[in-house]
Amino acid sequence: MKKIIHIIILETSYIIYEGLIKILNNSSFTFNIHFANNFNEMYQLNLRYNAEFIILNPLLIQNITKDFQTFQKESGNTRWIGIIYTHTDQQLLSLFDGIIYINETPNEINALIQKILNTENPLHNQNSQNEMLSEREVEVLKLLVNGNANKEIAEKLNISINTVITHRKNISQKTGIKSVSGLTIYAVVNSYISVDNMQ
Amino acid sequence: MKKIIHIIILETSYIIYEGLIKILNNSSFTFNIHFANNFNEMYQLNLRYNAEFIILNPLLIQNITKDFQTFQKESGNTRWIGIIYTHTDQQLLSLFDGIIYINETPNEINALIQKILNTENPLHNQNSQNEMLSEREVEVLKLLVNGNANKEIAEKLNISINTVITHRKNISQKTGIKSVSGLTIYAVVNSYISVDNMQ
DNA sequence: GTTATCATCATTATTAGTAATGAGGTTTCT
DNA sequence: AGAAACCTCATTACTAATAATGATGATAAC
Repeated sequence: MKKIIHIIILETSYIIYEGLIKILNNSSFTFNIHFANNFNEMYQLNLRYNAEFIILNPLLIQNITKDFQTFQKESGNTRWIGIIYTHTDQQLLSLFDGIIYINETPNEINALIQKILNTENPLHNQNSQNEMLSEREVEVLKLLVNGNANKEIAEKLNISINTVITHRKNISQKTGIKSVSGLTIYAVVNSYISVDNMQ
Repeated sequence: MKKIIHIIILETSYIIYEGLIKILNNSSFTFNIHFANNFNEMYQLNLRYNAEFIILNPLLIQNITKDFQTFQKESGNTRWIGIIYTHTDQQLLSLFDGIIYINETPNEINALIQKILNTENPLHNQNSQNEMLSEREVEVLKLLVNGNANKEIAEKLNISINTVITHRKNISQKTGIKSVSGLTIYAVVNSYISVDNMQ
């Protein structure tokens, strides 16, 4: 007799929710799938079922990461799977035990679940990457990747252009990225700017 | 007796495909749903079924918009629905009769289909790609946003730096974007480059 | 109280990018 | 055959960015 694995899904997209259920039900595992409408429902459901897996969209907890981490600690043996369909901050993803990308095949998704089941539950990363860049450097970076020239940055920050150049030199040293395009990608990946806000 | 509506779906995400089927089959319409693995299969399927609707991810045709538009003209009475789950270029979306966003409810999706069925099939916008970049311009853009200087681009493409400058001038005119960072975002949004490949 | 990081600014020389304009040859569509 | 778009290259004058180096004061850490 197969062991029943409880899964809680918190996902606002009905299409993805139904697609996920279809894939999970076609797998070799026996799942009992519960649907949560929001973070609180997820909490209540997990109190009752002590789910092996909780699948949710990382974007739903991006503004409440502290609460989320507290919740993770309280529910020690639950594994967390993020499901993403747009670019998402790496730091956010690091809070999860595994990530399902929207384009993955059923086989890949099953392999992920199997892999997580076979590994020990690690403590989630506490040190969510110490900010490499200083406050001022981030300010300069933001203005830079928003299309400002050094001179404009200097004017907007009320500092000398020489200072801006020094900051940029330090940013490039710290990140190892010299080009503006590379720094733009860096800023996107680290959520200093949003792609969606720019066009 | 209900009329059977043929739908062809071209979507690389299994999750979304299954989710869509679930929603469509729960609607008040009677659909006959066909799955296409690629553009050519879609073409063959539509020759056979002359589908009322073709649902596909706009990203799949972003690099073959001309072929796509030719196909659209040939299959006059087919309606085109884009399904999107990440930010997508507006010009690309304008080629479709309707857009399904990943977060929409079954009711919203059904309403969209009903609405399209009730409206006359308009001729698709011919002049929607006037602002598209030429092949060479895309080559230049890609090299640029990968951190190459004009001089390096010239060397890699075996053309004069003056030509590179001309291309960049034209790119900026067409896109309305001057800064390298802005063009980087543009390239990301239009999938000329991938954020994930860069870090 | 020394060490380290940060934020600020400078000089000099070199290299890179921009603006404006013109122009010739090729391809594609009508 | 002609129009439109594309790809190519050039000149001139101007502005911006980079590299290398040094320096000062403020704050924070141990």
